[in-house]
Amino acid sequence: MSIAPDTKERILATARDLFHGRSYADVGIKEICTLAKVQKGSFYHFFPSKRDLAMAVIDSMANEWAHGFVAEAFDEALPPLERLDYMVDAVYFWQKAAKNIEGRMPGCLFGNLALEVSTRDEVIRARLNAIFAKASARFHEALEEAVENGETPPLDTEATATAMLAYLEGVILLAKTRNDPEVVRSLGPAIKSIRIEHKQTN
Amino acid sequence: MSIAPDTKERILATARDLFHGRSYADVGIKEICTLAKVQKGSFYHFFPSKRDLAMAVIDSMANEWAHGFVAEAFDEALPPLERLDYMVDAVYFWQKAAKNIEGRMPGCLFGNLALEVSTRDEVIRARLNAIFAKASARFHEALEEAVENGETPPLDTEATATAMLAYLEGVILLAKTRNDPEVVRSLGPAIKSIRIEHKQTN
DNA sequence: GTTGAATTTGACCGACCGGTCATCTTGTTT
DNA sequence: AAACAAGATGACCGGTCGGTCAAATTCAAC
Repeated sequence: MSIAPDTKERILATARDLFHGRSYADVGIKEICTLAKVQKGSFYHFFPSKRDLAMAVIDSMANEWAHGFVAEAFDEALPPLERLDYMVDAVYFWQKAAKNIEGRMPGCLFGNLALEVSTRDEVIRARLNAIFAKASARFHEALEEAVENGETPPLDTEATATAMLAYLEGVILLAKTRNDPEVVRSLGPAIKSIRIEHKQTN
Repeated sequence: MSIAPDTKERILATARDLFHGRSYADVGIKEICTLAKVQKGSFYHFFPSKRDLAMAVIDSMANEWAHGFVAEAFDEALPPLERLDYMVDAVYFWQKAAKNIEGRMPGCLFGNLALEVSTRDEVIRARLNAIFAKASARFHEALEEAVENGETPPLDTEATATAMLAYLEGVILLAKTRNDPEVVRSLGPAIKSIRIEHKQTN
């Protein structure tokens, strides 16, 4: 990470920052190349198209997420419900740091892309959907454990997990619209209050 | 609505549909003009810029909302907590209808625009923020009433109202990413489970 | 019927978009 | 050192973008 990493990595990292900080459509290949100090032809040597770049960026971010603070937050050593707070905290500090640097809250790359391009690109939409499904699965695990431990009365853990993810994305959306990370801190913890009861099976 | 409404109205309605169905950046002035059967010069006679058009579209949609199903949902004749269900239902049917026509779930225009352009345009961001604030206020009224009526134990109505709005936006985001309005129906009703307690004042 | 404003027309602009390509340099293998 | 592939270069492409404008047309008021 010190001096001149792989060209491909440099493109990827630059694109990730720009897409996250602005939007997919707003960032051109030329700008990415300039920032990443790469020639345009070189860019197309590594990525067939802008769209493929977007996919790579998504995967890259999903990986960093999964092995980064998501792994920390959903550490099995933590009590299940504390993991939710940890996750909220992580989002808060991340967004706050980003705002301090860029001046604006970037929000969630996946949420941003989902709303921007999922009506135009089925493949990207599907990929983002898969990432959300994985995220939801982490919540699900935590909830299952919480129910087992008796930390929480029984509930529809799967539906509730998805609802919690939705809530988190919604909170980030609102915080970004206010350009104020504090929204995450004040609203985030209420994620634990969300409950969807089991469907009646009688 | 029968034959050839005002040129300005035609532009507005077309732009609203296109922006909502796709995205701001994805829709060009040319396309709007073609669909609205208006010449480009005429367009710029009514709107100084694409950005001003966006503002007008936002206001137009906000108005239609406020006087449409939002007014219905938050009708004072309804029991406060039922208004939340009404709102969720309205979103569900609207999104479902839109998907049946266009094939894709458009989501919430305000949420879409917020994530797409709020990092780039302060004025639009502020306007969207104001609209969210107004929406939150409707939730707030309902919650206040619910507490008064004893339908709900006391809670921080203002924070909870905002949290509920966030949840609704989040649910719509997830539903759009899945391209499945049913998500709104299955997750939506849990909006009533969200609670933020009063801050300790002792 | 004349005047002046509102509206419409469509050609036109420079900038920028994503993407291509022939050519050159560099690194690896034998 | 020969040979070949991988990577880098930067000029170039057609198309589209948001936006402009002078001229033509329509409309309303007097």
